[in-house]
Formats: sequence, C-alpha cells, structure tokens
Amino acid sequence: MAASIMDVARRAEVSTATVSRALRGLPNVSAATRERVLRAAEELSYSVSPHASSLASGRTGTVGVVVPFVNRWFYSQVLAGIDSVLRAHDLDLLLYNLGDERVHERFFTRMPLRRRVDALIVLNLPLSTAESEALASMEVPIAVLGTRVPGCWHVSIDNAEGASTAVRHLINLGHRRIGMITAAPGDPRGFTTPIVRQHAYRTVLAQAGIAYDPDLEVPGHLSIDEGASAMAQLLSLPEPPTAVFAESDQMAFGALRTLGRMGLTAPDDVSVIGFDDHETAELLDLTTIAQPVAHQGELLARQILDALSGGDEEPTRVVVPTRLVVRGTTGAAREHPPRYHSTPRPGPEPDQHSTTAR
Amino acid sequence: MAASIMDVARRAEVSTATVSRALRGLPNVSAATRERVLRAAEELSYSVSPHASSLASGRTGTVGVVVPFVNRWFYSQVLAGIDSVLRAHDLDLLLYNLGDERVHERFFTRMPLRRRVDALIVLNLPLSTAESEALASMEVPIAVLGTRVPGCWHVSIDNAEGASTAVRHLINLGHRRIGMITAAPGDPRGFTTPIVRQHAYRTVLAQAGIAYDPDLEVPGHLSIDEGASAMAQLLSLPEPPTAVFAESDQMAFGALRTLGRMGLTAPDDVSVIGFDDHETAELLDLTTIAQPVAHQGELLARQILDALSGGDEEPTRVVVPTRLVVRGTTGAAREHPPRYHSTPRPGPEPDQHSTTAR
DNA sequence: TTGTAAGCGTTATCAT
DNA sequence: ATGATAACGCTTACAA
Repeated sequence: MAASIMDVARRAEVSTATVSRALRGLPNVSAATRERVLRAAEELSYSVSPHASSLASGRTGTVGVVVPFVNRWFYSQVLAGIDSVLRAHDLDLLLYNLGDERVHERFFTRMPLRRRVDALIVLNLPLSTAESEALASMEVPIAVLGTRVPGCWHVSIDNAEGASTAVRHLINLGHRRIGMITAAPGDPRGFTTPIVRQHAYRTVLAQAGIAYDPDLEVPGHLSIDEGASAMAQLLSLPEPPTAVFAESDQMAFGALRTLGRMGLTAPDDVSVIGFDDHETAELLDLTTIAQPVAHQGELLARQILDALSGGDEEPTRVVVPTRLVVRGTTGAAREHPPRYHSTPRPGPEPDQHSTTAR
Repeated sequence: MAASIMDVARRAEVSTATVSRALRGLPNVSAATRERVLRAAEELSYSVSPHASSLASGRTGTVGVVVPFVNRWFYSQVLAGIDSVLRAHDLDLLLYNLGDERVHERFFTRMPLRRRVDALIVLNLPLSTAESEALASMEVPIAVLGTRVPGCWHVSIDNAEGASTAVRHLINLGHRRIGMITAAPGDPRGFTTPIVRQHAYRTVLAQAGIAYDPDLEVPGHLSIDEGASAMAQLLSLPEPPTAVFAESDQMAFGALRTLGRMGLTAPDDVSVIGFDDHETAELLDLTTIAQPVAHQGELLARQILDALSGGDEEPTRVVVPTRLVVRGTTGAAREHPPRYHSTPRPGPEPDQHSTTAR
C-alpha cells in the first residue's frame, strides 16, 4: 500500500494540513518544517493521490482534448503542440478520439468528460447548436480549433486568405481554366472551412473575370483516393482545367497520382496546388499553402492556461497566417493546352520542355 | 452545482447505496427501484463524480499510454488502435507524450501517472533496468510494444523475419551489393529493434555467400533527411550498392529523394525497399515490409483488458506477422551497374530500359 | 432487497 | 505558523 498523507504527517511530526501546505509550496510554513516534511515524503516515496486531491479541491489537473482522428497527420501534429505546453505546466491530457460517427454521437449524449477535466480543447469539429450547448454545460473553459463557437476561445487560420492566395497564384501563372478539388461540399454537419475556401475560389475567379463553371468543382473528401478520383473526373471534362487547387495536400497527392498514372506530369500538363504543407508535400515537390500546425496546438493550450489562471478574462480569438510555398507542381500555363483526354498525346513541342513521361 | 448521489437518493426515496447499485447495474436491486433511481438520475441529469468513485473504489477507469512521439505516423496509428478498443470498453485514455529527452527523464523520475491509471501501455521505448523497475513500481498491469520487458504483456512484430525477407527479396532479384540504411546503431539507450534488423541483414548476406562490408551500413536515424544523406553517402562509395534496404519507410523516402535529385531512378539505377508500409509508401510506389500498425495497438489494449478483468493471468506475448509488399522501387539487378558517382552518366544502353531522368 | 455507516486521501476553513 | 476537522462524493462491508 502506498504511503498516505497521514504517514508523512506522522513521520514529520506535524498535521496533515501542514504536510499539504508544505508539499504544495504554500506560504505560512516555516523553512524548518517544510524541510522535515519534504524529507519524510521523500523517505516514504510519497505521492499525492490525484483523485483525493481533485475531490477535495475541485480541480482535476487535467485537460480533455477532443480529436476527430488522432491518426491523421494534421491532428497528430496539433496534438503534439497541445501536449508540449500542457506538459510544461503539469497538466494531464485526457484524449478523446471521435473517429467514427457512433463514438461522436456517444460523446455528445453522454459527455464522458464531464467532471473529469478542468478545461476542454476541441479540434476542428462541426458543432451543431445542441452539441455546443452540451459542451457549454460542462462549465469549463473551452478552446476550439477552426470552428467558431460563442463563448469559446478560438484559434484558426484565415481560410479565405489562404484559398485566395492559392487561386491567385494559379491565375498569376496565366491559368484561366482552374479546377478545385473540394473537401465535403454537402456535409450535413456543416464544416465551415470548405465553404469558406470554396467561396474564396469563386470570388477570386470572378475578380479575374473568369466565368464560373460548376463542373470544375469536384469533391475529394479529404482523402488520397478520393482526390485521385476527383482529378480523374476533372481530366475527363470536355475542356479540362490547366490548373487545380486541392484544398488539402492529401487530395493533391491523389491528384498527382492520377496524373502520373495517366502519363501526365505537373506542372507540364496540369499545375497542382495543395493546402496544409503536409510533411510529404516537400517530398512530392508539391506547391501548397502552409499553415503552422503544431503552433496552433500550442496556442490553444496557451488559451486554456490563460482561462484557467486568469480569473474570468474574455475568451480571445487568434488567427494565424498562412503562407504560399512554391515548389515544383505549379508552373506557367501553356499557350495551347493539349487535349490529352481524348486523343493520343502529341510529341513534345519544340519550344517546350519535354513532357515525356517514363 | 451538479447533482450528487444524495440528491438522486432523496428524489428516488432510497439510500445512496441503492442508487450506487442501481446505476452500476449490480444485482440485488428490484426492477421497480432501479427504474425509480434511473428516472431520478435522468431528471437531475446526474453523472457520477469519477474522482469520488475512484477514491472509494480504488479503480480509475483510465489507462495511461506512453508514446515517444504522437506526431509520427506510426505512433499515431497505434494510438488510434488502442483508443478504439479502450473506448469500446469505456476506459479513458491518458496520453503521455515523451517527445524530447527532458520530458522522458522527468517521466521516469516523477512517475506522474502513479495512482492515476489502472494500467499502462508503453510504445516502443528502450527501457533501462531502472526505468522498467520504476514502471513496475506502479503496480499496475503494463503492456509494451516492441521492447520485451519481464512481467509485462507484450506485442511486437518479428523483426528478424521482416528484415530477412527484405534482404532476401533483393538477393532474389540478383543483387549482390546491398546497402542498409539503419536506424540508430549506437543509441546509448539501446533500442533492440535496429540491432535485430541489422543482424538479420548481415546473416542473410552471409548465407548468400556475400562478403560483409561495413561501408554499406549507414545510419539514417529514422528521418527523411537523414535517410537522404545516408543514400548520398552510399552512392559516393567507390563501389556503390545496386540495392538498398532502409529499415523505415521514412528513410526510404529520403533515399528516393536523393536518387531523384541525382537524376537517378529506382529501380533502374538502384533498388530500394523500406519497412512499415507507411501511408505514403503506396504513393511513392515503394516496395516495403508491411506491418499491421493499428492492429498492434488493438492487441495491446486487449491485453490490458484481459489483465484488468481476468484476475491474475500470466502476461502473454503476441508476435504479429509482417508481409512483403512488392511495388515499383525494386527490380532485377543490371548486369553492368553504371558508375554514376564519378563519371557523367552514359546514355541508355540499347538492351535496357531507358533510364533517362527528366 | 435495502439501509447504515465507515472509509477513500486530500483540501480548506477555522481556531489557536 | 500550525492543528483540528469538516467537507468532497462515492463504494462497500455489514446489518437489517
């Protein structure tokens, strides 16, 4: 049986109250007493019972982190960022991975983190009003990534800006026929991010005087495979795009795969730009919009720290900048785009780079 | 203030003991009473205080998971596997990400999970004897991935088998000069995995009658960049390898990058095989040794479940199989390997595929 | 089947 | 500066 505060108190010949004070570094303990208590605790290799402590104090020393998918690159990076600052402040991290729809639902009906955590960090979830009310009912500070929820602390990137930059980059390269591989246009739960990015795409095109063509918007559901299908669909249009903006790097990877399998290359045949700056983007030489991922996690954790210490400050909102990273998959538009989908590829034109695929 | 068990007891007109029994589905509660209690709890939207419950019962309902790096693909996959089965059994997951050396040390000196968890899952850590004793002192069941620790439950792959298969694959393709990009040969903390794989590499070569050449073993420290450097080093040998076994896909990715930057391709110039079947491996068409990643996490969690429920069974050890996945980066050895490191590349030989890089 | 009451190991409020 | 002691909210013998 592990030593309790009573054992320490006896050994140091003081009361349990004094032990508690001494161990937590509270004032009103003489140096000599504190010394004795510390030694006694050391000798008994005593450690406080977190549960007893929580029960008595009402604080848990734990922050809940709700993640849609721990095993996706983006979330695992954010999680690492959160962890690093929580850890530095001796707060425990209770992970709740939503994964599939069943677990998601269960989470919001049963609120299993209720009374277990001092605060909550929620990553990128589309929250129905009912759900955000359920969260609010936990009566702890909440920091949210991406989605904006009333009463919650908030970190996000400027999605409109990032998407606009991506599309402008393509336009500046001379492209006029620009496709977009979107995330989840009709998601019933209502992620706002895809909507904002899509709107930016349309707006920038309009500003450039390019007519809107719904055929150029194809859903890719954030996965490599769906991104690949989306690209295939774009390439089979009567008039395929010469450049494509995929709103996640994963989907862009899929798009590149499709190009490769069709014997085409970026940017010679089609320019491709992604979003995120996934670790693999550099490897594939993908032009993309970078966002500081782990950093956003750190910011969320810092907000929680503020909320926990700083009395009742107002929740803040932080918007972190994105950055265009130009790599090898975007390039100037060709004057006469080949119609590669219907007729056999022509040989390389004399005034162009060779586009022969191996 | 949230409702307590007393409030429910009063409302249902029973004692707190009965409420406790009814809510936990224990026997010896009449159907009518249980019904009343459930309704009362519902009406007060009561939920038990996990801390009070833990304090009284001695169980925490929480499993600690110690991870070297949450943000690496492999660990995040394993974590997802663990989470899914823990979640299904209503156990909470307390995440402890070690990350850098400071946190690692702090973890083992302070044992912050002591008294906080019913069991522990430790991923792929090299444990000194002092450290594994520290873990054992927590007196909870422990399941370990990779490393084998006395008294602990254990899941791993057959590293010798996997590495042997990789090297044999290359030998079967006719390669005789085979390099290996290793993980961390001189790691003071003593990961066993790299040692086992390296040993397998040497053994298989010896069995094939190929002389051992220390220059062909180059460390890559599990990262893309270091893997890239390692490949560069191999290619600058007086007599470079015609095939390379990288003991992680990440390092293989780096190796491929180096090839690409030098205007070489796999498998025409050098065959490359990795290990893991990282999600990006398919994208890069990398031949590799696949291991079931999330599945290992599930197995670990299952072992914990067994340990928690099944009295004092003996800890089991599970070895899961690996699988050779042949993709496009390995191919038959050329009869006259070009000496691409010193002289300018010759044009394609008439009886070979074109190896012209674009 | 149900109730009583003694813990569980702290923290926090008052005294002293 | 230190000590008693009442919470904190539940579980679990033991009694009825």
